[in-house]
Amino acid sequence: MYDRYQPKDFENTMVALWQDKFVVDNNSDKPKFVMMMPPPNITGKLHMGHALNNTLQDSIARYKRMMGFNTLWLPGTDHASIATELKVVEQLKSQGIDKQSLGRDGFLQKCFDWKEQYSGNIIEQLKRLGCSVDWSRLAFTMDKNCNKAVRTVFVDLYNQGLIYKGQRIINWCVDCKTAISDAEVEYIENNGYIWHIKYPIDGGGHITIATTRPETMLGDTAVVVSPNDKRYKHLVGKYVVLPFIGRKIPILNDEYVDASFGTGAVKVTPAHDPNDFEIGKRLNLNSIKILTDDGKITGGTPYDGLERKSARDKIVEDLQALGLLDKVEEHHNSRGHCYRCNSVVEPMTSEQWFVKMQPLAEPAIQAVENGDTEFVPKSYSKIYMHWMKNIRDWCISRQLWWGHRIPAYYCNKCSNMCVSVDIVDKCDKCGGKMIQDEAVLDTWFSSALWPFSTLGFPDKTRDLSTFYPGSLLVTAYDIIFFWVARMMFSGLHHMGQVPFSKVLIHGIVRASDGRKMSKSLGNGVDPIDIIDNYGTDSLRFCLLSGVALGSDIRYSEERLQKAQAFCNKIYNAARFVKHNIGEMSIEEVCNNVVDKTTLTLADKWILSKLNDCIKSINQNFDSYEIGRVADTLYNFVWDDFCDWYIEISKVQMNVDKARASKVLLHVFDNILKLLHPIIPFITEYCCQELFDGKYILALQDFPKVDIFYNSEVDKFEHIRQLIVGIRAMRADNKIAQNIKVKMSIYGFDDFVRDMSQVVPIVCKLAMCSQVDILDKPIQEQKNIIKWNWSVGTVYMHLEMLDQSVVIKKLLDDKKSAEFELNLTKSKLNSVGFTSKAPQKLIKIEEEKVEKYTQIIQKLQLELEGHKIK
RNA sequence: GGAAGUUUAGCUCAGUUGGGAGAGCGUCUGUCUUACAAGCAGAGGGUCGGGGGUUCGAGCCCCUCAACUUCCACCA
Repeated sequence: MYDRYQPKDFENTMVALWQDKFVVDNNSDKPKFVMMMPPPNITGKLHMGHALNNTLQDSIARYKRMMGFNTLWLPGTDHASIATELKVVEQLKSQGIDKQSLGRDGFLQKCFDWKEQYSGNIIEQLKRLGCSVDWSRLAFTMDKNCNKAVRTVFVDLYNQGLIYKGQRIINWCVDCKTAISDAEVEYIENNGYIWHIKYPIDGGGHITIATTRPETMLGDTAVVVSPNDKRYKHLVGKYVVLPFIGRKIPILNDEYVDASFGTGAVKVTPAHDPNDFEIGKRLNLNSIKILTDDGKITGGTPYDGLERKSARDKIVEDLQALGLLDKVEEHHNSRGHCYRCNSVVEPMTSEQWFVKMQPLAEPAIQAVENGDTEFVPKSYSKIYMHWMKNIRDWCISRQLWWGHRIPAYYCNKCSNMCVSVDIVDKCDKCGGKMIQDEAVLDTWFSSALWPFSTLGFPDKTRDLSTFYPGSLLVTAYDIIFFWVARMMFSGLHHMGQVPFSKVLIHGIVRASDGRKMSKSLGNGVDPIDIIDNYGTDSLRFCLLSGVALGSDIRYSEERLQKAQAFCNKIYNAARFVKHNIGEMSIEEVCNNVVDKTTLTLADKWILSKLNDCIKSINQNFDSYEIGRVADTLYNFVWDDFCDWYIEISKVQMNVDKARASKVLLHVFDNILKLLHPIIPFITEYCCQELFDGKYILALQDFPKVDIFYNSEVDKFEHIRQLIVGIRAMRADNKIAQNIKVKMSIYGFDDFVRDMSQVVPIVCKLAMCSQVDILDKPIQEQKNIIKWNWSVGTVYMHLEMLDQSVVIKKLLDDKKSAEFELNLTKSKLNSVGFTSKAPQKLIKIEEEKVEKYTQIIQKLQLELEGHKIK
């Protein structure tokens, strides 16, 4: 092993070592544990969110595997229809190529080329993160089988009346030139304006309406007012003549209108506003589309061909010129933006495909209500429920090329339309040529099938029957709607069972300033850069130790350094262990058996501590509190093992090296296993080094709780107290670390008389030249400092001693003991406490009174002794 | 408009059934004690956002106020 911890030296070797080790058998009789990896988009590279998500999953997968579960963690990537198409178009653009000029097939070929490259990158990055997945089952949302699953599901839902095609108002992105679903719209607050426009009334006068989108007036087909609004009662039934286009539209009543807002009169544009669309349906209004798919005005108006923003400016200008602009007010509102390209989304009517959600949502709500699927932490089930209960039909068609093409076919001669899993060429009615629907499906349509399409669905495969339903889904809270909800109803509907029994929700990784990492802010941190600089284990430990259920974590360089220091600590502990087992043969090392009859006090203490640690880790892994797993290990390894046990073992090596090194190896071996799920690389590397490549740590059993040596733990805690006490005495008296002191101890009972075994340990850890065990207390005061240990009196012998320092210390000690005594007494004097507090607590308080009274007496005696001299 | 979360040491955060507040970093002191100076030993530092309540006892439970954050809905 090298002198320093340099992860680059071995991390890639470990990746190669693990390569094919996590392929899972679908014929095993072990209990199963199944997780589907949320497939990263093939749009680029992994970000910190992926790093957190996959590190969490990996630690759980490794733990479950070591706990004896037949663990399938299935990896994959997502074709990310709209996002990838945008990227490819952009790439082509930079090469001077237009998407249309390539034609559909040519463009798709470019997309598949892109997929090859980026999917490969992502897989490499997942490997570097240490993901212990089954690479033999690697999936892609657009591979053959997933496509077959998509077609099957689409046809089934269509035949069940749960998919329909219809003219509805949808969100249209004029830049992506496609419909998008409600979930894909992000509302962003902005300071805009509200224009008050006078609409001339046929027959004289005018009515003023208020709007934030004046250009939509070209598509108005009515003006509505509240039926309770007296101001406009006389106008209802009359007609307004739309400026510029001269269309006559009625003034009508509708309950929707809030008389107190704006002018109380609302222009109605059914083709370009969801509320107006509803009003239009109620009042049987015409719907006039005034925008083209790329956001230009159309419909035979004077503004045809103008882009929407310039059309608005021109219309406002023209209204002003005509004296029809009453006023303009600043107005705070929010507008929908495309979550992919960020341009303002236009609501417009369009013929699209929809999934009827109500019937599908019902079982998905029940499944969470009755606990078939459980959210961790529970609070996230509320968000899920709220969305599911207020769900609207899902617009699933996208006017893109990259994606699953909708399996609907239209005859080019007659009006025949059919939906089919297999390609349909010929019209069965007129024999004409059938042409497939041009649109593709929303990415999430195929993602929704991920828990079973990856296992062979719709075919009844062995994998599907073995591994469905899954055990756990790990994902960030930001895709509960997009993905978790849709997997839930899809799994229930198509497989009859929930896709996973638990959903572990985690937060997002924020930048060091607490803001979201984003491209526009340029505050993103690339996990691969961190791996290059610090190593994967440091990144993993940093992320996991910061995880609290469901909450965000903040990236900080400091914490990364803390994680790196921890890895370094482990690395050096391994070097120490390796050095000390140098005389053992490799057979002895691999078959290391600890003789329990020869264990020392310290051995029994560390083994008991190890037990505590195992217990705590099991509990915290089972409740997915991975942050606590990391913290527990950090404290156990650094404090108990490194700072105490390794130092002690140096002394024990002098007594019986063969024996001491065996116990040391045993404990460290267990530590490596406990740490492995969290930081797999360094632990696997240490295992390879120590056991000469005989084992693969990732495939070993997780440590089990063994014998607790309770009384030895108590005894050792006294020794620890003693060492800490002596160190404090030294510090109080400003004795430098490199100066050894002479100590003697008078004990109250056999414990101290029997402690000769640990004297060398105390000498080493408390830097003493000698420690004498006395059979009676020392009365002499000169050049001696006393300390009241729980089981005796400890004396430190000094060459010279400043009496004033000693007296000050005694006074300070007395003062603090008196403070404690008073506090305790006042507690016991309270009737409420003694009558209502549990007996156990009262006893503790009573013992305290006794303890502090004694201490004060002793200190008083000593003080008097000093003052006499 | 509706909902959720956060507020604890200078900084970043733990604190699991209510029983005398913790870690890491930073600061100060001492130390290169041969696994580790990316270390070791010690010290200092907090009226747990404000107010009220329940309780013998509240960082933890209830009410209220404030600040910040997020999600959902969205009025032309």
